[in-house]
Amino acid sequence: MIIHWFRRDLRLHDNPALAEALRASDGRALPLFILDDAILHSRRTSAARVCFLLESLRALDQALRERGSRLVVRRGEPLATLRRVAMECSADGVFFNRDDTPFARARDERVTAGLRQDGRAVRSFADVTVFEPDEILSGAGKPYTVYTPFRKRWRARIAEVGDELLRERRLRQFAPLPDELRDEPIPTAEELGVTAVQGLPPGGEAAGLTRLKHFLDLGNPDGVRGYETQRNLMARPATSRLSAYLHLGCIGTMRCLRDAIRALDDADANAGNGLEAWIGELAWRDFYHGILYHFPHVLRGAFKQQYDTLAWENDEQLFRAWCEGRTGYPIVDAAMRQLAAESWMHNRARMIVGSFLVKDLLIDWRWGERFFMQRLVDGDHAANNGGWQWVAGTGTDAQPFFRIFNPVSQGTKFDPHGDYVRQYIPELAAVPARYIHSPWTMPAEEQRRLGIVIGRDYPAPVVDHAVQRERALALYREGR
DNA sequence: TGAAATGTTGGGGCG
DNA sequence: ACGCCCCAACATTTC
Repeated sequence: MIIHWFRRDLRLHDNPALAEALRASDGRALPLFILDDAILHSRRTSAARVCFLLESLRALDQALRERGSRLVVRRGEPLATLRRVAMECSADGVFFNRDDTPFARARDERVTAGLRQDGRAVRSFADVTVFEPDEILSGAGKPYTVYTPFRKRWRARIAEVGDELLRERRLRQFAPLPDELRDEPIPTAEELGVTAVQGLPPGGEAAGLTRLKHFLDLGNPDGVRGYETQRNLMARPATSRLSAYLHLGCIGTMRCLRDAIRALDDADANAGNGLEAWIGELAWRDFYHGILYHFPHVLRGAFKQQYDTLAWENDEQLFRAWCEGRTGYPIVDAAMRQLAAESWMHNRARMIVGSFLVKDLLIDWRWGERFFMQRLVDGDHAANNGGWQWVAGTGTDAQPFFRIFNPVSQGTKFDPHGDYVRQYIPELAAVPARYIHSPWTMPAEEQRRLGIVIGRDYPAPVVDHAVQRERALALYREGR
């Protein structure tokens, strides 16, 4: 018997460690998931991710039952739990897919050492990213710290490795589990002390694959065909919406890449550009995972450490206004309310609210980073940290600090009719497009006529962008 | 995966 | 017909 320890690979297909566990044990693999309180109740966990996880576990269990097995779920400290389960089923070994985040690496080293002491075999496999952090290095043998050259090397390597990399693994049959193994139901969110969250995407592998197929369908106008030109339009459903599935491995990264590369064969110019743009997003994912692996200090502070001394103002009241979507800047508030309603935010909107928090409210980017982790259904330490350092200008490949988004012009550019704003801020529904991103410029008479008086029905701007822009520039100049 | 300030150019109105 | 000015449109520089 070999235990397959599921972590962020909650799927049966294209699962390297699971496939190998089944092969090596002739089907006698025990699928195990451990609910670890250190993760469930960390300050960087969201109730949304826990709920999505639980639904994905139920889906995984269902899929396993259809194959004559089931998912064993235990709650506890990982090493102690693995030891107990290994004892119960006399396991020869434990297989799992690697997770390169610092917390997971420390845990896995501890677990591996402990299990090997007990005489169990432990094997781990590459899975979360297309390439592991040490596979893509510059000519000097160092990790890339700028995205564009990284992507070039990464993309070229896909072409080099080609078919071998993209080969699909076939799933073998499962043998039934031993009867004496305890069969406990998967707990509910309430049982874990977590508030149930509404409005999440459906969890699990089947739901993820459906979404992937729909996105990569070249006949779908909202899919990858229009991705390059439309993905920044926040009111349009033009993004893949696969992040939550990718984060927990409900679908495999390699599966996404493989399907996208195959679709290139049938793609015309538009579709091809969309596919390459999306493949580039998978490269971003690998890039930020690599950064976190090679430079774990980014979780504590700036990648460029000279930016650790910036004198943030950290006004708690302004932070609360940002969190609750009442800054008076419609595009910012709409985005924050989307986050509250869906535990998800459009990528362009993440950049806008990030820039606003850091450069208009002069608040430490780590406050925003943590808040995102506490709300997002797809919150990923590597990608979230990379994104925040990017907007704050403190990171790798960062925009220079003086690139400051103007929330009004970003709104005009990427939500030209104001549909996104109106969807999430219903009190602005009647505001005409020309004022929708700067409602405070509406003449008082117009405000009265429409029944939307700024300061009464919708907040006046909490700060003046033009003023704060200058203050941010000064803050960065002095901080360096 | 910026925005704002500043510089340049060229068409058209006008005396 | 010409010079002058205005200003939109575009380009470049600066933060």
